[in-house]
Amino acid sequence: MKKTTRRMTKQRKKILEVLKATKSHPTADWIYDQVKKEIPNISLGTIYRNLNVLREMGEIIELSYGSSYSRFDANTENHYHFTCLECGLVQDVDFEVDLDMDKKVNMAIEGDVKYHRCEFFGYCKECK
Amino acid sequence: MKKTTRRMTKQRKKILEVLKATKSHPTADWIYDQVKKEIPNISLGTIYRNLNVLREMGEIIELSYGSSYSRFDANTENHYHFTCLECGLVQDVDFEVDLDMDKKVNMAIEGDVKYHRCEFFGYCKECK
DNA sequence: ATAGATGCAAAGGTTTTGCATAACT
DNA sequence: AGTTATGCAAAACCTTTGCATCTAT
Repeated sequence: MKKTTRRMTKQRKKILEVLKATKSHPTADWIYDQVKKEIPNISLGTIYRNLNVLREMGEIIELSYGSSYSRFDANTENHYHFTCLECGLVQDVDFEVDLDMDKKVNMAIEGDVKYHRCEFFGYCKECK
Repeated sequence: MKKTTRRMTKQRKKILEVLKATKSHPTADWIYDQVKKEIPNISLGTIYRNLNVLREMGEIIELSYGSSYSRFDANTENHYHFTCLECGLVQDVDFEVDLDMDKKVNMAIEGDVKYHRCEFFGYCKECK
């Protein structure tokens, strides 16, 4: 078991800085553009590598389903899902959708909330 | 304004059939493999085209964030997001995370729920 | 008959990776 | 010195698209 020590390079530092300074939940590409203003020759690969490292370090979170491709569902009723962090199994949660939350969020953002999705993560019956 | 009439081809029919017969929330690729058993020369492109059509028809839903690339957030505290269906803006929802839901889901799936994510969708203040 | 769908293959867009070089500690 | 990170470019991966042909209505 080898322990890897993380270095806080100027690239990594700047990426984290940019991310901490915004509330816009940016994409890797947007971060790339921002960081390039100060480190013009940084490469996109470095951005991605660092975003992954920072996530592993627990400094940032990634907003996406674990998997990189879409999943489809013929059950169009709004319902919640549970995804196993170990085996990747996705299962329906037999659980009433809380429509009240939409109203609350509506008030908070002053917009027009249509629906919401909830995804639960953890370990399934078999994997835990 | 031209109205397009959808045809129920054997490919489209089979894809929907496969999707309705499973609870596994499959990927396009998995569906491709299944359908190929009965329509061996079907192409992946047809799978994707039909999944998009079926979604537009409201027959199925797609489980993913609208955008195809990941977004990152330096706020690692669990919190909810609201995404505008019109302009794509993603904003934090200032709203308490309901930890009780984790417990309820825990009982339902008999697993070990670690956390959950909620995403609200609708139209933002500016776009509504 | 004709608009809509398919198969094939090529292209697109996002993310990862191999390799030689550079930079921390 | 030795390990970790970078830049560049190529590759990988998932999804979309152009085009000629076919098919459902």
